[in-house]
Amino acid sequence: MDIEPELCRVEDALDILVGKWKPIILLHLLKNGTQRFSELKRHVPGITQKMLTKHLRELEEEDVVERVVYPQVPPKVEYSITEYGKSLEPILAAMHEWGTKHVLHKQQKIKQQPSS
Amino acid sequence: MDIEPELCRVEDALDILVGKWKPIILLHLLKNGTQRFSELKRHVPGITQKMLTKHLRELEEEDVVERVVYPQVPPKVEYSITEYGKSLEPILAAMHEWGTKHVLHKQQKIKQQPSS
DNA sequence: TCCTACAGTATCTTTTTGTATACTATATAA
DNA sequence: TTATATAGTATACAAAAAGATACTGTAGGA
Repeated sequence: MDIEPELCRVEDALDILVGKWKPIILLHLLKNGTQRFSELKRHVPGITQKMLTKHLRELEEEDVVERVVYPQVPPKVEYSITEYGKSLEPILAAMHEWGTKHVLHKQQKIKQQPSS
Repeated sequence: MDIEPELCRVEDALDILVGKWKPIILLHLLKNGTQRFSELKRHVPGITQKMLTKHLRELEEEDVVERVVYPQVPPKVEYSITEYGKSLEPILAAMHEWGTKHVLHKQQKIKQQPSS
């Protein structure tokens, strides 16, 4: 690797990705395209409206997600990944791939230490 | 991309990488190899002993970092990346690369909105 | 007339994360 | 004798993140 720890920009990516619900929100938008607020809420079980709003606002602030409001009643708001946001895909893919192996690693660890 | 959000393992990677000082600790160990506690402390400016200890313990718990204690006085404890830990490199590299571009993106954004 | 869907806010509490500071033991050096 | 380096621990505190719950306005349907 060729990252000078002093010039490390890993944090910049983490700043955007970190948040209990952000990865799954991004994955949904990447996979399913444009989604309404309520669709996201349904697809992310357990999330509260407050958290969904907060994380979407933060992702929007970073130009990773776009928010389009339709002046209707009842309201309609659509969220989608921006072109810039799509550049996060390789990171998410790398993390997912690693995570998949990590599950196996943890299972092996438990087998090796059955008495705890 | 081919990640089913329902089977998403991105969080597994984030769990390990998230923490104010974890990426820089990992980068130091990856780049400089085995390091003593005090060396790490010197190379990570601003970190307190408690945080360094805590993060190292968590990384050790995940088998990403190895801790070797020499029975000496004054104490000597060495930390190094495990083989398993090295598998995190592509993720860190992807994030660093993205972060480097992100800096430029932010600069362009500021240029476009000079009045705020 | 009351209820529901929609996309949120507002307020409060809990949990997690990080900071600050003082303290430990002991071999060695000045 | 006193100070220093080492690798921590203990305690208190502050800040950030997340959760729980109640509330808003309004068109359309039963």
